[in-house]
Amino acid sequence: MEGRIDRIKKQLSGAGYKLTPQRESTVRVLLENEEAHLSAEDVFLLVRDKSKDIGLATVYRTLELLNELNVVDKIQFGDGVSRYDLRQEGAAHFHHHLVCMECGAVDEIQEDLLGDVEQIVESRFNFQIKDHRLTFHGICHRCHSK
Amino acid sequence: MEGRIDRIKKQLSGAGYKLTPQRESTVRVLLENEEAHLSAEDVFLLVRDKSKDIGLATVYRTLELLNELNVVDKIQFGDGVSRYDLRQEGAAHFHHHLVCMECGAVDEIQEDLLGDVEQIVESRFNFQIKDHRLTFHGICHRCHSK
DNA sequence: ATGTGTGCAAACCATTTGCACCCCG
DNA sequence: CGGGGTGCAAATGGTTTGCACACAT
Repeated sequence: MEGRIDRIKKQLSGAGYKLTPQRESTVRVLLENEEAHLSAEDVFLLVRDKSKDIGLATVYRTLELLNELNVVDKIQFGDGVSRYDLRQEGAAHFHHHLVCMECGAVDEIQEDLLGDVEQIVESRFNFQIKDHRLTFHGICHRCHSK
Repeated sequence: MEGRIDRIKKQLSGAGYKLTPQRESTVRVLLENEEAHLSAEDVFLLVRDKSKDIGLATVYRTLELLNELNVVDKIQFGDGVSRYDLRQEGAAHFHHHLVCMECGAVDEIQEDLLGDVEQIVESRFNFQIKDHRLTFHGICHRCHSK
């Protein structure tokens, strides 16, 4: 975990930014809550809980910055809030999501299932793919077995 | 086109709603601008242009209603506005999008490329898929050839 | 009459921004 | 000192809502 912080610190300084205490707290909360799909406010409250002083605006600015550096991915599931996911170490592509229409749970799929599909899209539409977003909506295994 | 309006009218009345003049104008604008990925405000202005009286709130309410009836799909590309796409006749699934990071254009892919992937997801994760969203971000063929 | 639908304006709420202040080099 | 970074509060902007009125059954 410290290693990941270090790497992020390098990415920041490489781009001319510092890892301030607020930024570090924000990153730590993201690390401690991977796969949680936190909103900016979620992050804000979690940092607050550890009795660290931080402003909501700073959280937004930090998340925005991390998004630009491709440290986090900003996603929207359609509920009006943006959520932020730490990008996996060395992941070439964004992972996928399974959103349950019943209980609202969001599960992740780390494997890249789109290799073949991307081949088709690149050649057939002459579109150079940089990234993708894939979300399935349906009934999760928990609700399904009820 | 009249046929599609008729069908939508039936869907509305089946659910206990009427095809009012405002709702019809809204649907016509969507039909005349398929693949345009209009925002609520876009629809509002286009209906206005035809000198039809309509309020922005009505447009929102209509689009919301059509979304619930699965007549339109509500999508967000991350620019802060919701866009509304008429669902294809008889399409079991939502079509895919190619968003150009250079010029911002949004192209559509009607073919369903996810058959195999869905098989995998359903069996491996025991997730019952109802719908999906797939968007590729990259450089479109127009910008690519510049 | 009963209820659905509409327009307007106000309210809402996530996000952004202006600005004064702070800290570090 | 100078510039990035922060906090607060105010502004922004898309979307929703309250309410009075209109229209059809």
